[in-house]
Order: sequence, then structure tokens, then C-alpha cells
Amino acid sequence: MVEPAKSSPLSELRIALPSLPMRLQEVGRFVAANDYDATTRSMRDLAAEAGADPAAFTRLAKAIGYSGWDELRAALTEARRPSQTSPFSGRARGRRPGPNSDVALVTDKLEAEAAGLPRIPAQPIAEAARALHQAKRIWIAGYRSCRSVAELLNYELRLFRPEQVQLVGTSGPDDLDLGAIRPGEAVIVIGFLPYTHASVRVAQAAHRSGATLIAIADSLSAPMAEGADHVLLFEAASSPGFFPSLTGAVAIAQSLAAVTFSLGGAAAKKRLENTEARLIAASIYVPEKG
Amino acid sequence: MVEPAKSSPLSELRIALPSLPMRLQEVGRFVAANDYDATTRSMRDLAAEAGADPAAFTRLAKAIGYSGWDELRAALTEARRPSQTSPFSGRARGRRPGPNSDVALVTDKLEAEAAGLPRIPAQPIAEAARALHQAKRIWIAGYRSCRSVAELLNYELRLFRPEQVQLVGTSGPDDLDLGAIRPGEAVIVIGFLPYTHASVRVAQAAHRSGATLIAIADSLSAPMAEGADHVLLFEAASSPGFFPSLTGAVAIAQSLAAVTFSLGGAAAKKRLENTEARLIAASIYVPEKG
DNA sequence: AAATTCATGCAACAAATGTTTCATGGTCGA
DNA sequence: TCGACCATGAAACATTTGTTGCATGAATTT
Repeated sequence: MVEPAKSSPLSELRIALPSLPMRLQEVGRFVAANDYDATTRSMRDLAAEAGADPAAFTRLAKAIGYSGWDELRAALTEARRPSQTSPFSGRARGRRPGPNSDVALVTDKLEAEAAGLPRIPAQPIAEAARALHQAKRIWIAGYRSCRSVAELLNYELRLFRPEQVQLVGTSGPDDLDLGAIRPGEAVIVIGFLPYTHASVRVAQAAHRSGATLIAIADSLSAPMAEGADHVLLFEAASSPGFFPSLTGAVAIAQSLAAVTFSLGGAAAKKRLENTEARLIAASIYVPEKG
Repeated sequence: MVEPAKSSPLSELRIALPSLPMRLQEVGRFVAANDYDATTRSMRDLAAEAGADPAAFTRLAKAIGYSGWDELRAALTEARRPSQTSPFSGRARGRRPGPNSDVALVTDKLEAEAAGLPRIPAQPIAEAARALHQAKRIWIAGYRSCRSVAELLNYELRLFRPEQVQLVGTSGPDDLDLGAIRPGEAVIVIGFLPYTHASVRVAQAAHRSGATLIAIADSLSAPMAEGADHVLLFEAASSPGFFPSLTGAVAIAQSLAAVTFSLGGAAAKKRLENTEARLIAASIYVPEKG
């Protein structure tokens, strides 16, 4: 089974979709949107639900290069087969470059990261959220790869606390912000090995100014976790690959935002709704189609 | 006879298993071990593989309380349906404010997101990575909450392909970049519901210019996924909380970067080492203590 | 305007599906 | 040992499945 790694039937479908007759497009979209039902229920059954002719399914399959609906369905079924977590397929060293080694790498990575998430301690997150809830103002700092996490947190918190959340270093050099930190405010610093000087400086400034310091880090001994009121730990090195994993940090950030929102109660909800209404009014988003 | 309150059909099966005739036990074990095939392939097909009589499957279904094999199969398929909300999500609704409810929210969120990661299709990621590997240049676009993912991807790819990766909209308005996209280049667009007009415009520009379009999205029917050469799906709505989850998107982004790096071979490794050496020389990082 | 191609729904077809019946062979109890 | 019972496989059954030929109507070309 050294197959040349045929691409997924769904992507074949999607590529061929625009060049198909209208009815076949319709059916094709239905299959793409309900591919699980496509693998389990019968063709006629699907046709009834899609409001189309059963023959259209056969024609669709042939149009994208299969001998018939049965063959397409078989391909979809294989594509959906749950990843066999065989102990041998895993991290067996001596992975040779080949069409399937990349897929194995991805599967390993996803599984490892999924395994890491439930190990994240929940209680400190809830406590940190309470601290955020009480803070008059929230500063967020993250550098290099962690900047993305900082921005995500900044974005989500601003949805319902627009005036009170600020990313460190957006309006000028970091130092301007560092001097502005006051007691009663909260500072979130995100970082993992190797730690940047910049993040450590933010943490120290927060500590000195008497603000609440929340560190999202990969270790209790991380320099920005020193003197922190809350340390939220994630596993950065748990997954294979050339780069430490940020999935855990993102999950923490989102949980933190979710709990803080939940603590905000009706007021937070109202402010979120206002923000969304404003975005819709500015036609930032594509209108949903029925 | 106290029925176990109709839990999963698989556990019903396991419970009734010991009290069944030998052949039915055999078949039952086969079904339990191959429940995915049980939902997709035909009864006779399974019988052939299990080395049993087709009738045994019908008898097994009746023996554990179903009207026939069809009904058992239907129950199995429903139990396996992917978009199924996790059994924990029921807690989310009737949650009362209390000291532990926040912790429960965090736990639920982390569990739900962990469950979503292995469901991410791995193959399309590997294929998209191959496309990135061959691309002369890589553009990355993401707006609003997805900007953080875009920046993460940008950061990681730049570690080993510094001159060839560019975030859309960093050096002026987006439109400047859109006109610069050429065939042979690759464009990555990240987005989920509600979709921003900006992301759709980038996708369309990529498509028009003949570049390879890679969409990281929550649905095949996302507007920026139309005409895309690769669509990488994640579940944005799978987890409780006020905001869709980006964990899946981040995991995809990191896997994509990892595989692309792996495809880059020795050259990529060398360039990554150079980059790191430069960062250390500039003393960006805090030196590790022994 | 006529001819042609093509998309599409309907209906008939052969093949495959799940179920049931029947004959067989084995086991247990009287 | 005989008879009742049950598990089991093979074959026959009605049903459902995927497919294909055909007629219709719209769109495109000549």
C-alpha cells in the first residue's frame, strides 16, 4: 500500500465544484456539508433530504472521476476513518521521508497537544479571571511567538471591556506603558523558554508598581513568573515538531477570557452585544446566507 | 430488569455480551472492535471479514433489544456522529454562579477543545505544507481574532524562510499586497464565522492571480474556502464559552509550519539555526541558567 | 430560425442488502 | 437413550440500493 497519496475526496470535490452544472454543484455542496451522513446513509435517503434526484449523486461521483457513488462513498469513508492510534505508527524513530510520514507527523502533533490540554490546571485560571474581573485596567504583554497569544487575549477582552484593556507597546515603545502601570490594575505576561528580556522587564515593572501580575508560562521557574500573583502553566514542549506548542497557551487565554466574561454578568453581555452590533453596522462581516 | 437507561449502544452490547451464545459473542466482539466499519460497510461484508454468518448479525441486534441490524447500525452511527456535543456540555446550561462553577467552565472548555483536536483531518495539512514548500513566496492573511493566528504562522515560517513570507497588510493597506500576488506563490487565509469582507477579498485576489490558495476555516462552505486549493478545517464552535475557539486553528497553523519545516530539510534547519544564533547574539533572550 | 448539445427528472433495471425460514447437529435433562 | 431445546449455517425471500436509458426542456451554436 504505497499509494501515491491521493488527495482527500473532499478537496477533489471542492476543486471540481465550480466547473459543474448547477444541480451537481448543489448536490456537491450538500455532500461536502454532510459528509458524515454521506458515508452512513443511503444515496436515496440523502437525495430526499437534499431535495434532489438520486441520479444526481451518481452523476456527481462520475463527474469528479469516480466510477460511481459507491466508490466516492468508499473514499469518503476512508478519509473519515478515525486515526488508528497504533503504538507502532507513532513516534517510531527512523521516520523516512515519504508520502505518509508528513501525515503521521501531523497526527502525532495533534494527538500530543490534545493530550496536553486536560492537564492544564483549571483552578488557577478561574482565580486569575477573578483578579482580571476586579482590575481597573488590564495590560497584556507577549513577545515574539507569544505576541500572537497576547493579541488574541487583547482582542477578546476588548470585545466587552474596550476601554480597560491595552496591549503593551502598541502606542509607542514599551517603556511608555511600563511607567503607566498602577496598583489595582492587572498585567498579563505570556512567555516560554527561551524567555525574552522584554517580557521579564514587563513582569518586573508590574511587580514594582504593585499591580496584579498574571504569568502564562511553561514553567514555575520562568523569570516572568517570579513574584507573579497567578501563574498559569501549559506544556510547550509536549508536542513533536521544531517549535514549542502554543496550543496550550491559546487554550488558557481563551478560557481566561471566557471566565472573565462570565464574571462580568449582564453588563459584559450588553457591552459585547453593542460591540457586535457596531461591527455589523459597519458591514465588516459577510452577511450569512440562509 | 433494570435497563441501563439506554446509554451508548456499545455499552449495551458489552453488558449483554457474556450472556449470549458463543457465536453471537464472537460477532459482538467483532462489532465492538470495528464499530466504525460496522457503521459504514454492509452486514454481509462484515460477516465475510469476521468469518461468520450474516444472519448472526441480525440475531445479535435482536438479542440486545433492537428490532434488527439496521436499527443497531443506526444507533452506532448516531453515537459516532462527529458534531455531537460532548456529554459535559449539558452542564454548561444550568450552571449556577458559585465558587466552583468557574473551574467547571474551564474544565469543560479544555476538555471540549482537547476532544476537537484529533478530529482535525491530517492529510490536507500535509498536502498544504507541500504546496507551501514549493511556493516562491507565502502571503498570510487573517483579520480580527484570526489575526493572532496569522501572526503566529508568519512568525514561525519566517524563522526559516525569512525573505519569502509576508503578512498581508503590514507594509501599508491590504490592497497594495493584493496586487502583488503572483502565480507560483501561496496565500493562506484564516477565518471563521462571521467572515470578514477583508478575508474574502484576499481569497478572491489569490484565486484571480493564480496563486495557490490555502484556507484555514471552520467550514467548507466558508466564502474564503471557495476555489481554495486546500481547505484545513477546524471546529470553532465545539467548546463552550462566549467566543469561538481558536485552539484548533492554532494547532493547524503549528502543524503546517512543522511539516513545511520538515520538508525544507537541511536548508531549512540551517536557516533556523542562523536565525536563532542572531537572536542570541542580539541578546534578545534571557540566558538559560544551568 | 433550426439544429445541437446538454442538464435534469422519471422510471425501469440488475445487483446487493437485511431478514426469515428451514434443515442440521449438538447439548442438556428426564 | 430418547426427546426437547437451541445454536448455527445455507438458501430463499422481499426490499432496497445504485445505476442507466429515455424523454423533456432549456441553453447554445450554426
